[in-house]
Amino acid sequence: MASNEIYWPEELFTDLDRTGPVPLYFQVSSRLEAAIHDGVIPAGARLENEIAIAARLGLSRPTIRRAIQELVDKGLLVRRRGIGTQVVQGQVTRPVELTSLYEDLRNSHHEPGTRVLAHEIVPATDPVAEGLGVAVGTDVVFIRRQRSTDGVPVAVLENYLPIEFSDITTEQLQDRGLYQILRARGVTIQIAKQKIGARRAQGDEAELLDVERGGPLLTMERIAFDNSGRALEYGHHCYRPDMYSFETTVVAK
Amino acid sequence: MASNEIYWPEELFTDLDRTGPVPLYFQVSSRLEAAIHDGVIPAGARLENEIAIAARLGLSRPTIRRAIQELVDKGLLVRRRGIGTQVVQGQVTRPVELTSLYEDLRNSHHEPGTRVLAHEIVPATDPVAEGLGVAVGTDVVFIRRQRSTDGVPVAVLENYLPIEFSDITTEQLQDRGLYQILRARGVTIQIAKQKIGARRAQGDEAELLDVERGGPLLTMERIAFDNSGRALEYGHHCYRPDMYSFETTVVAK
DNA sequence: TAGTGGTCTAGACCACGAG
DNA sequence: TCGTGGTCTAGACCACTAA
Repeated sequence: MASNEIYWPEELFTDLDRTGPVPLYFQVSSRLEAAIHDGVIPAGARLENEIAIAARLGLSRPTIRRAIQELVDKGLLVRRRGIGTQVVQGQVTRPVELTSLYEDLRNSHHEPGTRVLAHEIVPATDPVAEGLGVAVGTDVVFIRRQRSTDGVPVAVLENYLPIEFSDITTEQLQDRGLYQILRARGVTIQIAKQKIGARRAQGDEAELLDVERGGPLLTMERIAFDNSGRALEYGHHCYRPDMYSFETTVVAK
Repeated sequence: MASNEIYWPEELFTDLDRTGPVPLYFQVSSRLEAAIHDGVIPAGARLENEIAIAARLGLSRPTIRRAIQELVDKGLLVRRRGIGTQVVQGQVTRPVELTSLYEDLRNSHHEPGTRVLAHEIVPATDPVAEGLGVAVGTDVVFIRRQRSTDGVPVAVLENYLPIEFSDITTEQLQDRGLYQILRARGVTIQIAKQKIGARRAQGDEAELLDVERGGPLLTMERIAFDNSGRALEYGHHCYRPDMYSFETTVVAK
């Protein structure tokens, strides 16, 4: 079968940059990923063995292994001892990444819109205090936004931030995603813990999302931490289930 | 601050087994993980640097790095260049893994129950055929189960399998999780693509899950592949949102 | 300046799967 | 039996961070 042949588009790897800041394993894995996405390497195709690839590219085997491992973790390749490495069959979906809804929408070529519904300083209630790791009653920044794509409302986003972010302006929130604003301040989000569930639309949510009163909503609760482990954001989001869903690729260990 | 001290409970690593089949990096990472879970190494604590750990344990630095990386990927540790490695602050949640609902419930010390609602051979409809990668109309195995925990209904599970699994018996389905049955047949699931959403309860779902008619349900669609990339299972599941939610830990790249 | 993690090399031996 | 990926070693140099 043609799809079981060994594929290795060596021309993709002729100009690796050993001097720049981009790691070699990343250069290899990203080009390999692009080749798989574009069908240059078809689904089911076998790759050469790791030692041969390393020799061809003039790299060491650990470097090649790391490049391949990146794509295994993404669910694009499968390795089997004694057999070799194969491109996974079946369509490829983008895995869930640590991005904001705003960026998700932009990346899928839709025009995101934001309406700021609330932007104020409030005392932390019980769940908020626990999420952010502050005392109950501590002042925190509360933001409530309505997010739409191509003019259709998609989500109601409620976020709580530590008081040090009180200088974020409503105008910034109107124009950009929250994570984008935080990154511009030099804040990097490293880890997020998310909980995805469902419930009925409550209060003004039905109106804001243009769904029936009491209709089903997809919900996500999230706590985001910076690289020192401090909680930076506690969020509770509601999504219109006909406009949004979460996709993940899970790889067995 | 005490939580910024360097912690290294060396006694945990005195009896590493270099002869058995368990990789050294796994022995190190699993003991480290247990120590963090048990609070032996508190949240916010710093670890020694990689070279020193390697010297202490008589292992090479790449082996230690791999052990640490495992826990970074799980969201338990954070590494910063020029700084060191720290235990993440905040509570720890179990990340989503490639397990069946049955195993999830068992692991959380509840008694899962299964009622087989349907178990028959049917022709593949359009979405099923696409999911399993077979022609429309091909015979496939259809299973519909009601899953409960401690006597309370939690989910309605609809699964489609290739016809080669037609010899699975209803009794097996009653007693065990589907993935458990597949593993016992030597079938290993390597990758799954999941889509999580929400919708209203339809048909008999409200009755089966003991929720209001038209009430919100959490849904998951899943296609599971074996290590050769062949689709083994297409499933569509509905969960009672007050009984079940999906938790994930997302780590920035 | 000193210390940390990030990357990379060039080997080695082993376990698994197929023929 | 042979080829494959899985693991492990003992070094090396670099980039980033803090003092």
